[in-house]
Amino acid sequence: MTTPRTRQPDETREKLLEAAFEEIHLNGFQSAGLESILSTAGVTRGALYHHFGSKAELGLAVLDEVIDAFMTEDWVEPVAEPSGDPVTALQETIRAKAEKLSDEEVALGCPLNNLAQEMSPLDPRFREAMNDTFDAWEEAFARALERGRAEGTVREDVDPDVVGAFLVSSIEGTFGRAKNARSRALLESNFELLISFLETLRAEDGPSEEASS
Amino acid sequence: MTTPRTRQPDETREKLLEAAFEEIHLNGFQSAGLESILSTAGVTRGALYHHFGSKAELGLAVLDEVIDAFMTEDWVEPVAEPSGDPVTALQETIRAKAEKLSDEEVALGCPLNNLAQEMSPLDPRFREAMNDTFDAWEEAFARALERGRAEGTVREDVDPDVVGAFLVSSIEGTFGRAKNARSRALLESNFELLISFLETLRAEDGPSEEASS
Amino acid sequence: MTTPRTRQPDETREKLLEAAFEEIHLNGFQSAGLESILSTAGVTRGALYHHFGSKAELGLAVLDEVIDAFMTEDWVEPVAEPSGDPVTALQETIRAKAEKLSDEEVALGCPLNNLAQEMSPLDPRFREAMNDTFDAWEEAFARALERGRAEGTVREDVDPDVVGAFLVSSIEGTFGRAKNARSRALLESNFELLISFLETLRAEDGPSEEASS
Amino acid sequence: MTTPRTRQPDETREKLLEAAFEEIHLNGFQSAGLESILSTAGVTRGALYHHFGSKAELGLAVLDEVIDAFMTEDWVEPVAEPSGDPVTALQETIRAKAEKLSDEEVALGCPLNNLAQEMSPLDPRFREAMNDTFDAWEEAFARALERGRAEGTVREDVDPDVVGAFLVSSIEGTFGRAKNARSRALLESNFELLISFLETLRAEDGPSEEASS
DNA sequence: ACGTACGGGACCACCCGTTTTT
DNA sequence: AAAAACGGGTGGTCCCGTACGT
Repeated sequence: MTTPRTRQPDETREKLLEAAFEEIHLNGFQSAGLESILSTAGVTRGALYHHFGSKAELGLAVLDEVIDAFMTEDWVEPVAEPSGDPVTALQETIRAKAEKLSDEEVALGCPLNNLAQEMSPLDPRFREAMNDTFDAWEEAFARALERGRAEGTVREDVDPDVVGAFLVSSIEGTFGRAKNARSRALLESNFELLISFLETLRAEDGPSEEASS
Repeated sequence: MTTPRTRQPDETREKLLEAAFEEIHLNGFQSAGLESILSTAGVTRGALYHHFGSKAELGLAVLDEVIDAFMTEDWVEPVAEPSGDPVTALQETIRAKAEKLSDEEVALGCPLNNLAQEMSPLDPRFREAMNDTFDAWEEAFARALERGRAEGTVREDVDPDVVGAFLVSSIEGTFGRAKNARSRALLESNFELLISFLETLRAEDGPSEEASS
Repeated sequence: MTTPRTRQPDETREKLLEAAFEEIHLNGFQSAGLESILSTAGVTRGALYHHFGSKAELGLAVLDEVIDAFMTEDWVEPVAEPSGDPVTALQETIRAKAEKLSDEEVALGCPLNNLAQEMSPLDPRFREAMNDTFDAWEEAFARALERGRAEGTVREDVDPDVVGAFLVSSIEGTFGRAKNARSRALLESNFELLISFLETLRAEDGPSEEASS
Repeated sequence: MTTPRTRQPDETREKLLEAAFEEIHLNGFQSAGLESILSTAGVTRGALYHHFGSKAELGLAVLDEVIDAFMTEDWVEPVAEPSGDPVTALQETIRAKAEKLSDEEVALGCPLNNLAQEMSPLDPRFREAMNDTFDAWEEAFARALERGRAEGTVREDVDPDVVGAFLVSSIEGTFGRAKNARSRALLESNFELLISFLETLRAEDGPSEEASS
């Protein structure tokens, strides 16, 4: 919990992680060839196996150190910061993500979701690592909604955990579908519907909001 | 008539499709080994390459002839039949699917979704075939909602196409998430939320049904 | 020796022989695929194996019935007919062949030579069949030169058998080299040199026959 | 220094080239099996694919590094050295080659010629590499004859390039025919005729030699 | 006579890991 | 720490031949 051991400013290691992330994002983990990763990173096999014990460990490191960081940045931090009411924060987080995406990223899908679909049944270590990331995401959404309830901006009959999990599933489902359809329009349409769904969660007589806090 | 053990072209083909479907469902398309499919089906390489020109063609045939049929059976036909109001039909279709699933199937995920995540970026033929299946599914949901609007059981401000697409994405997202979490509870929780979301789509002055509830 | 059994006006068989000849000429015997021959001929495996016992037998039939006929037509018959003096006949036969060749045929080489180089060490049946064809060719040239000697148009110190064999080797060597160089010019240059070499074989005081022509 | 049994990259490569050369000489390139090459060389697939990217690259390396060296040694260098007159040098080179050949080599033919007939139409890289070797050979013969003309031992009406190309074609044609006939006698007979043909190229008032014959 | 289904071996390419070497 | 040599299994494809069926 203290001093995460990911703080090695090892340049070779970093290049490998980035190259591996790209290759995996493009082709999936199994299709990702070490040779391709190596040439992208500009290093040789020896370097790779010096830093990582196997292809799987490299993949897990990508998960822990690259993908997890992206998810935290895009989905967890924006709703953890206490600026404005949580529902609005959630809505803006979703919109911000949609705007941030390039067309290529729409076609490629969410790295976490891709890896989850591919590797969940094949390797429990991947499954658990990804599950942790998903849990953190759902938790962040749930805590935001909970805060909203405490503050009176979210209806009392909303179960934060249930809705948090639902939102995450819907968002990832949307990424997956948009990727298959190669359609940014579909992604935005779904996100807008999700945003209007969030709107229905607001407390009707939303009072003071921050008055008591 | 009873001992036609030799030369059963259709049967051989069928066995290959089923064995391939299972292998692909378990391991994904790329990890699926022909050897494994062959031994499951009880046929030889020669037979396989007589019926299918390549592994990819076999996969596409599985998509067109097995998976598509499943999706049609589970999601399209139940909402196409004109028994009861469409919203209820959608709700029941979702619940029926949840109940039908074995624990193993929850852990394995939706075959279509799995294949879509894996193969969309890798092979356009897969992508297009799967997109067609998704479109048919969305279309079925959209037409059901449209019917509801025409019949006055669905609110006028509901866009059938938008909601249809959203439902499909959310359902598939749920399958994916439940698979990763190996949690039937999560799947059911999400589906229930989806069902209550569908409830909000009903017209307020709809004919009877909701009047007393 | 009597009534060659090749007189079956079997259309399917004929189509197979032609298709096989083409495929073999283009790709060599081993690279020639039955599937390709079959599709060119427009027949199926069943037909092929009805007429020929194996791929090798098909190849041997091509040798006996197609290639041998070509060689006879191009090289044996022209010098067997008793019109004009033999040296001139040889020279004209060589020139006629050069003029007859398309650029494609230059690049493809002599079917017999190609097959001989490829199959001689691999299959004795091929080797013997081809050797017979070569022998017939050399024999035809040798007999022509012998006739010349008898008629006094060819020098007495010329050994017909030795020169006949040499001519055949040089011609086939030229075909091979021209094929590798993809150069008709090389083929013609070599042939012209061969023709002037033949000129040196004429008896100096050649009596009668060619004096007036 | 004496026990470097492990990691001898150059030696491994060399062993592969030699084993490949033998296999190809025996069976042709296409029939050559990697398995056989591997076992002959005593190395593994991994080693092969480390040194060569494909079977074709291995074949091209055999061409460039083994066969080309043989041809240079047997045909180019002997006529490039300025000892004696060129015609005699050519004659002796041909005779030396004939004497050097084992019966097995006669039956196997010239590696270059074999490969040329087989691979010319199938792979342009092979064709070009072999054409270069042939060109160098012809060039060596042509330059020798040219030198003879300059020195007055070769007739002025001899075109060195034309004759050089002809000699090469005839020699290779002879190898091919002798291989098919499995006849060293045929090879020697043809070579002798070639040698007497070379005799006719000498200048009449050349320095001594032919004066008395 | 011909067509289709099928048997099963063999081949090349590739891939991930390990070990030696620098 | 990194590079290069090497191990060796496995994968999809293809191919020739057979046999059943018409």
